[in-house]
Amino acid sequence: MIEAGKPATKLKSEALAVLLERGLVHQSTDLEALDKRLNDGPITAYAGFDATAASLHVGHLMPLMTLRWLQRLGHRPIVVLGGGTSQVGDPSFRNDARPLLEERQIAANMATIRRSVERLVDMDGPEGALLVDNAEWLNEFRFLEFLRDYGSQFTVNRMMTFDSVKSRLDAQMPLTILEFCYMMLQAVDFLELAKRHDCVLQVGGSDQWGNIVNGVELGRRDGRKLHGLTVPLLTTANGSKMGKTAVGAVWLHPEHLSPFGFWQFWRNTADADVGKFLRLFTELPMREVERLSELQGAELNEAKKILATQVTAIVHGPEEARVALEQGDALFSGDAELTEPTHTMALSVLAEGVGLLELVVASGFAASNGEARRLVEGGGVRLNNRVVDDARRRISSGDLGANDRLSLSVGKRRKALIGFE
RNA sequence: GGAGGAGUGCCCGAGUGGCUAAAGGGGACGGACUGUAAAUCCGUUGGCUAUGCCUACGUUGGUUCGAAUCCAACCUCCUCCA
Repeated sequence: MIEAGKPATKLKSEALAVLLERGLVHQSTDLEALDKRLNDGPITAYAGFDATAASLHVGHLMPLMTLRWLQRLGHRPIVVLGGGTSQVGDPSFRNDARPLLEERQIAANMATIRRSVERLVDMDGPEGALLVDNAEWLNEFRFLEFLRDYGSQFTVNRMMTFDSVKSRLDAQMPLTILEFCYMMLQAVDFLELAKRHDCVLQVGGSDQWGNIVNGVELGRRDGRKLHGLTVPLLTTANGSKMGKTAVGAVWLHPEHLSPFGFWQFWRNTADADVGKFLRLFTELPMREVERLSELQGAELNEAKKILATQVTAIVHGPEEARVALEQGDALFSGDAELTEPTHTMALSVLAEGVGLLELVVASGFAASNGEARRLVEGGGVRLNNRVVDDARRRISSGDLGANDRLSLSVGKRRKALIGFE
């Protein structure tokens, strides 16, 4: 196993050296061979994303950043959308089955995911990255044909030894054939990409190790040398899994989390994580990363702003990042307000009045009315910069501030500007 | 195959018939302090069309005016014996 972030002097390839230095490498199926292959010339590498949720979140950023670096260094990325595999559901390290998704839902999720992916990896031009849907081939298989061609290449004995399913089996929880076959499907994906596009590397989260190894082995039986690379599981300095906030995951898609909310997430990074995050999620030169990481005390706040602005620029675009930075500066330096609405509601609802709690929930600051009520009663909710602690408070047109807008904040850091039209 | 122990909220864990939406701790969120950090202190921590209703103590059924608590069956985990 490789220790993340340690510059490896023995490596020949620039790509692997960069990935290691950035802390994006956890495990590799054959590091030396991969290094040689990367050094011999451009390769094609892929990462797959199932459409299990409506948007990707920060956890998906690491494999995407890996592809981005590879592309920048002359290699070609492929992003696989799991239109086929999402119909099955990856059982890896889960103790219960995922709810089966409707095809319509999968299609909708894929469209959203696709948009985020396109920002991170350059799809344009003949040299651009490829975006493919594994339903393209998985949907075409006939059952017996599949069993004969691929089922014969896998033994149940070996499949049962993978850690990803072991805990489920040990706990005597049901693991259906459907789920059990997931790793075969992902292995077939890899082989299919190798055949179609000469793809030789799969990148994934560390929980994907078993699935990736299966693909590499399937390739070997077909006479191909394939490689697997996993990124580390990201934890914060507090030891918790990163990317969860009060009201859910940190989504990459602007409809699920506004660019400003996204920027805020990164701005609120704990001191101890700043250096690590700058390495992993920005493309600043290492010298700059090191300089920023060494800042002390309140000066580190500048590094956090740079971190937030850089990541936001990559995920949402430079313009959105600039706006978020300005908003952040304005909001926290004095009594300035958000300038652009983060939410909009129909003006007509004000005629009857909207409940404050309803508004807090609609802004995404609380998951239920009850939670909103507690926030209000705890004195954490401000309306037009005044604390409101009456949970029954109703909002009508008389409460609107300048430009018919309403500023709402929860805690010190979460703010919304609601426009009415 | 036999004997015993266990399964509680996001997690750990107390609770052996009504005072239990369930002690305590962790985590999370809000407040104070600060640097939109950490540490510390205080508060909150199932849902709802809300002086009430619904859901929840492995599963299903039963006893009872009333069950996390008693009974039965089942499922799972642990220990000891064979």
